[in-house]
Amino acid sequence: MATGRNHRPATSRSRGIPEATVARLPLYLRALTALSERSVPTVSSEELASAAGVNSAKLRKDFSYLGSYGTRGVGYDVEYLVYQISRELGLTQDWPVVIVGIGNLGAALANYGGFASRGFRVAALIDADPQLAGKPVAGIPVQHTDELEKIVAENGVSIGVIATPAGAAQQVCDRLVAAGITSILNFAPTVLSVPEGVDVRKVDLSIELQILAFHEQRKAGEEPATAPAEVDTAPPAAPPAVAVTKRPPESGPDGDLPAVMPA
Amino acid sequence: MATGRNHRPATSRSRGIPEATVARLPLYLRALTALSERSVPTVSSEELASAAGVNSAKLRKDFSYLGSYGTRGVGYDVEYLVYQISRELGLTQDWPVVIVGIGNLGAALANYGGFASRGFRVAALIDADPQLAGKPVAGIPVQHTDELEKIVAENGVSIGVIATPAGAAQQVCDRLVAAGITSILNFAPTVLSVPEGVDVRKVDLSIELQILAFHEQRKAGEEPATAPAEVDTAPPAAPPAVAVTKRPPESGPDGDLPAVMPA
DNA sequence: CGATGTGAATTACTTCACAGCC
DNA sequence: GGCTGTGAAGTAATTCACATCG
Repeated sequence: MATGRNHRPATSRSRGIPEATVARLPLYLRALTALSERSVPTVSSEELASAAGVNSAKLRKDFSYLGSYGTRGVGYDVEYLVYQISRELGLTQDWPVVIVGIGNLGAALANYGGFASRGFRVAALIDADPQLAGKPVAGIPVQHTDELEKIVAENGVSIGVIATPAGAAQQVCDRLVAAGITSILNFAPTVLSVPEGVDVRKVDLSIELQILAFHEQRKAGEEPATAPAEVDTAPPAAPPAVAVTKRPPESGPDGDLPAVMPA
Repeated sequence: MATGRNHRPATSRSRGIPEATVARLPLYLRALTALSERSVPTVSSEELASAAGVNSAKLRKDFSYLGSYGTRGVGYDVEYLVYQISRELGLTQDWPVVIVGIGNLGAALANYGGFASRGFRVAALIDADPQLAGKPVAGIPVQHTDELEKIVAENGVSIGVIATPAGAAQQVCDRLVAAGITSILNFAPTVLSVPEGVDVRKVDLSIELQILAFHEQRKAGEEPATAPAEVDTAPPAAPPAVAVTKRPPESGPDGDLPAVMPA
């Protein structure tokens, strides 16, 4: 999972609920909603935990931070729990969202079904390309970046999604923040710097793959499983030696870095 | 960020490097590569940490798990560190990857620049829609799901990306695993169950937004900032009361759940 | 002197195990 | 009897602070 935070020192959980617990609430909510749709009235911590992919002790501990919503000897009332978690997550409100950067990814996000439900509403799509302006994506007309501030203000938007190329991300971020946005979901492969009080979460495909590669590499040593093709890589001439000696720009063992998003 | 794991009990770090550290290595690598491109020869823990968005103590501790690659009084040799981290992450190998589910999102992923670099190579695009078969996306012809096993075997693929609708994800996952894949990056909003030894990481847009909403809700109480539109939500009639009493299916405070991906 | 590398202290998170209540 | 709720124990991650060395 790729994520990022930005809070008061990390301690001082926003009202006693640990970050790790908050991150799991949406998981529980999804599992509960599925049960709700099947009209299942109650569920035990064991069952729900299994559906959410965690262990039951963790789930019970998580719920204990919200309050005592279960019934001993029985389990949890599905509908009631759905409501309590929704409320805790702030999903009983309407959250207008703007997506900036309507390339491949931005379009995918705009079309994402999970967006519409659960209180999130795509209030506007924004792109710097004048060619796109006016064209509808997922039924919503794309607007030009010039309108950004106006759009945010008029719709009372407080959550922004950045799906631009890496190069444009910080600039877009600054404008979003200046316009009043206080939560950002960033898909561009860059570290965004934001003022105190603004939350940033990051989703980074490349990072996730690299983490998988790390573990995959370990496995290779153990089992003679599907072995990836070896590739020649000149071990770089440099031990942590003389240091300040600037080596010629024939560049290290790697070629380029990505950094550019689909846009 | 949305992520997921699947390992030996969580303890037993794969050779001494903590999970949390592994998750940050790609961040360092990106920052270092940017420095490398600007031909910066050395960097201090302070500078690099700032570029990667972490604090310097954490960065030094992280690097200490890899070895002593710095020079006291000076800092780290950029090129050398790029190589060491790349090697540690397994990026000096070639990793063929298949993407299953070429909808909006799958296409965005196929076009993602960050894929091609850093050792990841899109070996194939796979979709269940016969209409798509043969059509090129990002220059790569889409192949039909029937070919899945053959493609994985012939290309020695060990990493699979699932970008299908939620309903198809588990089934696709099972086939990938049966075909020999041992690492999965899952974009579908479902909990995948996999056998021991298979790694799953999850990227879930909806979850990230919900976490943002949680924190956003907190802020609203403090500063009179951009307030989201209140929406009427009938507080559910049920206290954690009688429990087993199945309430009428007039459903809870929420309408539907998403669960369906762009496809 | 200046910046790394790292034990020790702190804080966060998870898991255990069982008392308490329906 | 069965399952929740939670202190206590255990484990992981972060931060501190300083000895160490180029």
